[in-house]
Amino acid sequence: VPCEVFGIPRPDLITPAYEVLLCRPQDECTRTGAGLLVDSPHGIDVLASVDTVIVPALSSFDAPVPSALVEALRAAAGNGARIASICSGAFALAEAGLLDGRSATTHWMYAAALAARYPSVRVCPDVLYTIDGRLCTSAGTAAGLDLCLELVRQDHGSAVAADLARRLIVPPHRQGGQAQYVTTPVPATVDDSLSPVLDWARARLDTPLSLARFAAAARTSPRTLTRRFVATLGVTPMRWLTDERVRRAQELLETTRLPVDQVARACGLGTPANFRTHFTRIAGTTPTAYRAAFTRSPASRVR
DNA sequence: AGGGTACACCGCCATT
DNA sequence: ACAATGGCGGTGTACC
Repeated sequence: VPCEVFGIPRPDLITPAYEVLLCRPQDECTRTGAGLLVDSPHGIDVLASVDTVIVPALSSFDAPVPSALVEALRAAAGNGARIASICSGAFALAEAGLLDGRSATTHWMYAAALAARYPSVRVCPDVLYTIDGRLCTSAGTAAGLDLCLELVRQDHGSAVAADLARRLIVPPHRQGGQAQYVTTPVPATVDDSLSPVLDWARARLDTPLSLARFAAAARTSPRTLTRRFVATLGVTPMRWLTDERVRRAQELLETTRLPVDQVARACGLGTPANFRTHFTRIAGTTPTAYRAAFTRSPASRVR
């Protein structure tokens, strides 16, 4: 997953390209469970000189984590690197003590084991991914893709991340807090009846939308619509809507010079005060600080 | 900063 | 028996 997101040059989308270094803790080549041979010139010591470390799923979540990996992760963290994990890779981060006192997640099948083995880690078993400072963890494979796209968004902004998501043929964006475990079997109903309503809402974010309007557009009752949202997306309708609105606001702040109150109106968040509270809650910074960060930093070469 | 109001959310239940 | 739906009311809270 990280190789697909970061390892393929896309000069029309992301410049400069990410420089990806594949490495492994052992000296000999590694063969994945599916038979791919990982043969890289880089040893684990490269972790000391990179900006971002991504630990994929381990071959077995209950096997001891190689001590070389643990030490390399600690060194990378000491350098201030951004460190992410996918699936059972969270066990390596936890073993290195990097997750102590932090929020983290892993595949739901391993969540109980992670919490039991590392009691000081705040395990969130039912989210797609977590970001706690420079430490990021994600659930299974598809959630790892969501996390990688989020990292691209941090580096290059929402518009670029959205383009990349289109390129990779994944839904626009899934928030980290979304439910990892939905009650319906995933593959059969992945293209469910909800997506037209989502498109309908996204097309008129700047208008006052209520649960009643949502239901009318979906031709059901408010009660049933709420249930469908929670069952398939893991969030309530209005919660989804504000997430979507803040995301739109981020795009506008990145790509336009509109004053903040006009951005607030254009994304449907009403008064600037209201806009500010939602934006800071979800984005982590104030609107003007967010805009400044993206216009100033030219997203320098990232390893 | 605070108070009032409208409404989102959700449990419960009857109906289809 | 089972699943999905939609109406109702209580509660909490988001918004102005």
